[in-house]
Amino acid sequence: MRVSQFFISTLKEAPTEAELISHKLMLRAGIIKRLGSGLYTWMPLGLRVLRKIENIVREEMNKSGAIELLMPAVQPAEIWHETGRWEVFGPQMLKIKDRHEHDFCFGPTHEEVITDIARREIKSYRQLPLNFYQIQTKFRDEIRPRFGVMRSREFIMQDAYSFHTDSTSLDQTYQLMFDAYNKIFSRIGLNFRAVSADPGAIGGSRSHEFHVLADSGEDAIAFCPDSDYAANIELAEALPLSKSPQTPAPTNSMQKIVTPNKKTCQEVANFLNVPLEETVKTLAVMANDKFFLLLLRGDHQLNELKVNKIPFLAGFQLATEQQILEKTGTVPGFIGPVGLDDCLIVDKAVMEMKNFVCGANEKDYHLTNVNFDRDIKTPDHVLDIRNVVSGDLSPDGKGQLEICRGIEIGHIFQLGNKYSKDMKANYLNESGQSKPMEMGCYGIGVSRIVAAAIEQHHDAQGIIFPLAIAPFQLVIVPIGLKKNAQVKAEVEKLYQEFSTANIEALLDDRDERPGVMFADMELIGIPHRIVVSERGLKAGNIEYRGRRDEESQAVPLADIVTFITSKLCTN
RNA sequence: CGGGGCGUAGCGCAGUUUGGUAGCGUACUUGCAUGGGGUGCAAGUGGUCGGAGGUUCAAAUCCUCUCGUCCCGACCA
Repeated sequence: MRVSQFFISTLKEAPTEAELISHKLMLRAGIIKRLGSGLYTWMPLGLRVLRKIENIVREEMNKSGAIELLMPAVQPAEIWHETGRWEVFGPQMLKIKDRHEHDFCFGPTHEEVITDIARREIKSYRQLPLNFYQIQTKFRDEIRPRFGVMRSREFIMQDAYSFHTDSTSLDQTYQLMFDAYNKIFSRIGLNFRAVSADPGAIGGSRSHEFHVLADSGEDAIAFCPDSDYAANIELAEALPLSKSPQTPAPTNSMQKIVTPNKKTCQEVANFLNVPLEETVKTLAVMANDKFFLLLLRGDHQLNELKVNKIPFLAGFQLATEQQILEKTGTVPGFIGPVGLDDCLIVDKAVMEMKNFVCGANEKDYHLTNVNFDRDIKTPDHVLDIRNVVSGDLSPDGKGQLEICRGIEIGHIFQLGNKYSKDMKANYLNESGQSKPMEMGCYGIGVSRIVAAAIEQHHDAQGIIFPLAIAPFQLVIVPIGLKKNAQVKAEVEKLYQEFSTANIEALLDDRDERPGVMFADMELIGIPHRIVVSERGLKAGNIEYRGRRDEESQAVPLADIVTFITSKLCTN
């Protein structure tokens, strides 16, 4: 491709709207243009990257035995009523009406559509298992779109849905998809990790997320450096702090201390000059019209997901100030467990504390040297209700956890038979009985991968695309193209030779100064560059430089095509 | 939805406090020079100052409403 016949539009300065490095670079490189909040045009350069990713996904999905189809982006409300998700999905779903006032949505996902296909087409166990996939534009009306295509409203996703007679078959396909996804992300050139995840609103049992590791990621991941354990922090189990936990015996007597206006654990710890880990925070919640106090160590964070999984706390909400006053006689900031033994839910880590500080249930007072068994009755409910922190014991018993951040680029689920039951997607088994199909679903955020890859691969000059998804593999920068007939002749010849060798070369034939061409090509992240100049040709050389290289190297003109070909193979 | 910020040329910004009819850098156009890291000089093009209403002799500037957008929070396959 000649630059003069393509479309490149770069910016020296990034628009203020961009915060994230990948977002800035995508705008500066002219990969995307914003049309509205969470809505982006993929410019020609960006589309080439997107297509490369799609093709890798397509190849690996096909290899795994999945079959491609394409479902409508707009879906009728009826099928969503069948699963109850017309209401459940909430405002994230963009609902629209046609001219007859009939309800539709712009598909945020396609379980309903594919299950409708399955119930119409699949009648017999002999047709199973089947795995359908598509690469499609979806729309989710995010509360707050941000970071460009990282969290946009319209986005491109590969979604696959598998159908099975039983969970053994589902397990097999789940494993195939797990392997295929690993293959895909490796081929793209991402530094990623598969982590155990919560199945979330979509329902189901087993689930893994695939995360690109990046400090800017929106998700926190707990992993064990000494094993392959990795889980979303929402899911990671917090073990007791020590391997044989016990409640220590008190050594000091309880005291009531005046702590004027000190409401948070941090404020109290500073005021009393004690470590934050020796304070206990008390959260008042209501669940099923009953009042509970959740106790956590001062430096720990509540994990709402874990609390919601406790049957009698499901659907809990923070208590109002009115309710707190009624039950404890005080205001938030000074609540404590002493004297309220009956409604305590205690995190495991708290049970290993002694002589701790907590609210006194009286405004502007806290208690110090509080201890279980003596000041508080041994609680009935000691549970895991906190987020793990760096240094916690790994649930697989193989070391300590560390926390890192990740960008979710893929997610695989076992759905079971929720959708097949709701929508009566049944098949006849060997004995002629009608059974609901077992289902799995598997998704990759195709457009998000572009941002994630850039987040992981860039430098001060701009993007460094992994070869597999680069818009072009090579750029030819001529110096003196208009002035020097020999340069022009060699450049044209090389351009033809690369084309014949199936190398995707971009020829920068603009009448620009070398510095401009270098800067642009580095910004848009072309992995390999050759420079053709009068100076080089006199010595019989072409200059080569990889995007990550510190310096250029001279390559004999006669060898350059072979040289580049080998570069493309080894990378 | 709650809190905060910002809307002035394609992009980055000044001008708003104290009203007087719009400016800088860059990009773009033209010419000359230059030709290995965003080159130099010169001359140009481009803005109903987000929109509507109001105050005033006069509004980018003051007032009211409105729209858009970004950040923080709650949400999320």
